[in-house]
Amino acid sequence: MKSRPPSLLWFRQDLRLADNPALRAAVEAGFVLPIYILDDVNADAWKMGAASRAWLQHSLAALNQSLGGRLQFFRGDARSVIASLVETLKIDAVFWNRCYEPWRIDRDAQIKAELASRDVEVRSFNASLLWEPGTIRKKDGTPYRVFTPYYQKGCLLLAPPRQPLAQAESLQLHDLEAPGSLSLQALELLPRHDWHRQLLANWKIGEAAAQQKLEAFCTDTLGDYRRGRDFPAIDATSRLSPHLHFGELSPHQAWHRVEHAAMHVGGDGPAHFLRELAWREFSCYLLYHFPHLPEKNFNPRFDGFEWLQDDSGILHWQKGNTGFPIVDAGLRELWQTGYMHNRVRMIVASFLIKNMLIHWRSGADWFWDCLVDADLASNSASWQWCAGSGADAAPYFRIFNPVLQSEKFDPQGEYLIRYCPELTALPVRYRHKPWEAPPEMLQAAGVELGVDYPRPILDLKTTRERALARFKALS
DNA sequence: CCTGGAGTTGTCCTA
DNA sequence: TTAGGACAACTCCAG
Repeated sequence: MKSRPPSLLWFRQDLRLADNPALRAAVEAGFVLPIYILDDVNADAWKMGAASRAWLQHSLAALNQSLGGRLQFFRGDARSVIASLVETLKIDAVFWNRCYEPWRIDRDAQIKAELASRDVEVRSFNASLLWEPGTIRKKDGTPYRVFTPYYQKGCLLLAPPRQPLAQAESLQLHDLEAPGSLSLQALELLPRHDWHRQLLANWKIGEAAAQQKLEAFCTDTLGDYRRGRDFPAIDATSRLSPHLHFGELSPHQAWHRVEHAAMHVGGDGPAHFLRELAWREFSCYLLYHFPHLPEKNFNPRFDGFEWLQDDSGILHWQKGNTGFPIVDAGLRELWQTGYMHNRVRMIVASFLIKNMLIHWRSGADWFWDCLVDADLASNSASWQWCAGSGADAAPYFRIFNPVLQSEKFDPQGEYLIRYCPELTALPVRYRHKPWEAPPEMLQAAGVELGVDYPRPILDLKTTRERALARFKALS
C-alpha cells in the first residue's frame, strides 16, 4: 500500500504550536513533516548573533519536545535543503509563515518559484504581524514615514487584528528520519565558551514560558506599565521581545490578551503597551518598504556626516567602561543577560552617537550580536531613530545627559549598583557621577577611580556642544 | 491648493 | 525653585 507523502511544515520565526496558521493548514492536509533550517548561507551579513543563537537552541529544544521529538533539523542553503527533501520524499505540499527581512523575502520567493515549477503546492501565511506591510499605504499610495498616522490611520482604521487561532487538533507527524536531517546539537548554536550559561539563566525559553510571561505581565504589571516602563530598576516592562521575535508568542495573542486585561486593569497601561506592539510593526513596515534600512541612512542627508573612527572608544562602550554609571550598567546588563532596558538602550545609544560621534551602525552591530531579542527591523529602525537619520526620528538637539537620565529614572541608583556593584558604598547622589565625589568619600567607599571603576572617557558638556554643531551643519 | 497643528522617549537657559 | 521657551525640519492630514 502506498501512503500519501507528508506535507512539509517549515518552522522559521514562528516557534510555537498555538496560533500558527501554517501548522494548522499542514495539519488539515494530513501527515506533517516539521523541519527547521539554520540558513547562514542566505543570511550572509545578517546571520544571527551569538545571543540569538543561544536563545534559538533552547527555543528549538522546547518546540521539539512539544512535537514529541519529531522536529527535524537541517543546516545550509534552505533552497537546496528544501529542493532535496521535496525530491527524495516526493513531497507535494510545503507550508510556512512569512518573514519580512529582505534576504528572507528574496530567498522565499526563489523557493516558491522553484516549487511551483515542480508542481508542488506552496502556501505561506501571516503569523507574526498584526498588519502586514504590503497592505498599509497612504492615500497617495506611498508608505508612511511617521508613526502616529501609520498607526492611527493606516492600521487601526483598516482592520482590527485577527483573533488568535486555536491550537490544531490531532497532529499526525511523519516519524521517519528525513535524509540529511541533523541533531539539534549539530547546528552548533552554542558558543564554545560558557558565556551563554549565565546569559540564559535569566530567561525561561519556549512557547509555554512565553505564555506564562504574558499572563504574569497582564495580571501583575500592566496597570503600572505607562509609568513603570521608564524605570530600569523596576520589573515593569513585559520582556516579551525575544519571545515575539522567535514567534514563541504571536503579536495577536499578546494584543488580544492585553485588550482583555484592559477591562479589569483600566488606566492607560494597556493602550501604551499596544502602541509598543505597533512600534514593532512600524519597524518591520519600514524595513519592508526601505530594505536598505540596516545599512544606509533612511535620511540621505546624513550620508555626508563624518563619524569618528575610535576603536578603543567603542571597546570601552561595549564592555561598559565609559565611566558613566548608567551607560556602563546598561552595557553590562546587555553582556550579562542578553537584554537591556528600553530607557537605557536610548541612553547608551545617544551616548555612542552624540557624545562619542560613532556611527550608529557600530552600535547596531554590537546589539545584533548581544541581544536575545535582536531583530533586524527593530534594531535598524531604532538605531536610526536615535541617530536622527531614521523615520520620525529624534531631533538632533535631543542629546541625553546620562547623569540627568540616571537621576531621573533610577533615583536610588538601584539599577546602577546591580550592574556596577563597585559603586554600592557611595552615597546615592554620587552613584550617578562618582567623579564628582570628594576624594575622602571615594576612599571611604573603597572606590579608586581608574582602578575599581573607570574615570569618565569624555566630557559631557564639550561633546554635547560638538555634536550640536556637527549635526546642525547637516541642515 | 494652501495652511496650520501635531508629532514616543530632552536639555538648557532665562525669568 | 520652577515653569516656559528655544532648539529643526519634515511628514501627514484635517479644515
